[in-house]
This record gives sequence, C-alpha cells and structure tokens, in this order.
Amino acid sequence: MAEICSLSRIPNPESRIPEPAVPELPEVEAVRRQLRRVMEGARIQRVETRRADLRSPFPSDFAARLEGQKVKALRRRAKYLLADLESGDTLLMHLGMSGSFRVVKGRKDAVQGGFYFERSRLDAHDHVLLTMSSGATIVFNDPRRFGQMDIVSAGALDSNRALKSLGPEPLDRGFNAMTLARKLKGKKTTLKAALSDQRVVAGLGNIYVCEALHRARLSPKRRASTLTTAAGEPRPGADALTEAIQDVLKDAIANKHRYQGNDRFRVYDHEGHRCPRRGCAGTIKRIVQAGRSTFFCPVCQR
DNA sequence: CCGCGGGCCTGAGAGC
DNA sequence: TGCTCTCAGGCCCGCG
Repeated sequence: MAEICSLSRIPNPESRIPEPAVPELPEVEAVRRQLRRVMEGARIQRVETRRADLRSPFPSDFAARLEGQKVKALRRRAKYLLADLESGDTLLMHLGMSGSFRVVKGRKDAVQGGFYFERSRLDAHDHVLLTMSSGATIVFNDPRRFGQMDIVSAGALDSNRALKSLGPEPLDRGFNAMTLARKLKGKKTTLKAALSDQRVVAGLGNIYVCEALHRARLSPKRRASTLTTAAGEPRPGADALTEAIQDVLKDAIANKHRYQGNDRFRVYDHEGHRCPRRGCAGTIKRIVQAGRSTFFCPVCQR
C-alpha cells in the first residue's frame, strides 16, 4: 500500500525511542535535505489545508498560488524552510515545536491514469497536503500548531516580518568571532538569552544554546557584553563560542541520519548527571532563565 | 530600542 | 484505571 517515510522523526521501529526534541537548525536542515528530493524540480499539483490556521491563518489564496507551480529550490533560513516557486512567490514553512513532514507515495490508478492517496492514513494533526506531480503527497503534521505556512510575494522576502530581523547564519562562511561579537556588543542580558535571540544568531534554540555554551566553557548566566569590547571587537571567549556553535550544529547535522539514543546531548536534559567534560567533576545543573530550562555545568562553565 | 513575562497549543508524565 | 495538573518551548506581542 502507500509507502510512508518520516522526514523529521528518526526512524522508530521499536516505537519506544524518545521523540527527537524540538526542531532547531540541524533538524530543519535535515528535513530540507530530505524534502528537496521530492520538491525541487517537481510541480505542486494539488494543495489541501485541512483547517483554517496553524499559528496564524493560511492566506486566503494559499492553494491557488501554489497549485501548478514548479518548485525551483528548497532553501533554509534560520529555522524556516523556503520553497522558491517559478511564479516568484516563496512558500515559507516553519515546524514550530512539533511540526514534521512525511511523504506518502501515491499509488498509480490503473483506471484513471492518475495517482490516488490513502486518506485513511491521515490523522487529526495532518494539516497540509501537497500533492506533487510525481504522485507523492507531502503531508505536514503539527499537533501543537506552533508551526507556520505562508506565501511571500516576489521581492518581499527581505521585508518579510519573520525574516528581516534574523541574525547571521552560524554555518555560513563569513560567520566568525567578529560577527558574533558585534551582535553581542552592549547586550546586558545573559549569554543564554542573547544566543536564544534569533536576531543575534539565527537557528539556535534552547537545546543547542545549552550545548554550545557547555562546549565553549561559558556560563549561561554570564553577561553577553563581556565577550566584546565597547567597540564590538571579540574578547576572550568569543572565539571559543563561535567555534562551539558551529561544531555543535555541524555534529548534529552529521549525526541526524543515525539513531542517537539518549547520548544526543551532553548537557540538555541531563540534570544531575556527571559533567561529560574530561577531567571535570561537576554535576549538570538545571536553572530557569526567561522561563526556559537551562542545563549547564557550574564547575567548568565560567 | 530593549528586555521581560505572558500567551498560544497538545501530549507526556507525575501524582493521587 | 482515570482524572487533574504541570511542563515542554517555537515565536509574537504588549508593557514599562
């Protein structure tokens, strides 16, 4: 029957492996790499929204502007996926907290010559269906509905509310200690809050902020501006943080295809565990900053 | 302009 | 077993 493969969930044959955490940059990038195979170069044949909104309402002409369009490229910016269409429009997608895609390969209908799709396999949280010219249907599922889908007109990408204030892409060439230092300059908040701010660095969330700070041996409670001079030049620690951010993200992307179990993170959700740093005898502590959990080692993170 | 806190949302897990 | 409660965090908005 119809074949299903999940694009953001790690294959889960035993159905007791914990769900992967909230999608941040590496997870979104992994989704992009899978999804581009079915989207790039293909035409969107039919669009169905099964409710009127996710976090915000779908545009009233959502289906009309997508149907018949060929997808030129599927890009990522921060935690957003951007499907560039031939019309010049861009389909903007965000996974929110619980969003995921899966691809259901349609079965050839011998009688009518088209493809059919088994609707019995849909569940209550399958909100958007994109049937491609190949016959594959891309299903967007999002129980919490913190996700987003929108269409941005040609030329309006730079001025789009969601995109315009995003900070630098940490994995872009050109992202370095100077870039980071300039963004942290004068910030009175903590490093945790600053790195969680998409205007400072794009794509980090609660998990990878904790991981990067641990790797850089920097305390999440430290004032962000202490990594820069008054002029915005990097100070000691800025280099380590830059490298830690990039390493944490690259490692996560590289390991996405593999089952990682509970060792995926070194400090996130590891309260009470021994600090994984060699030679450190500390214990991972959990505190709350800006209403969110922070996990860190008070001994080696300063 | 900046930073903080509250709100949205549902499923998982704890506790009774 | 089943109910109720709390927690999780993406982004946004309003307040001071």
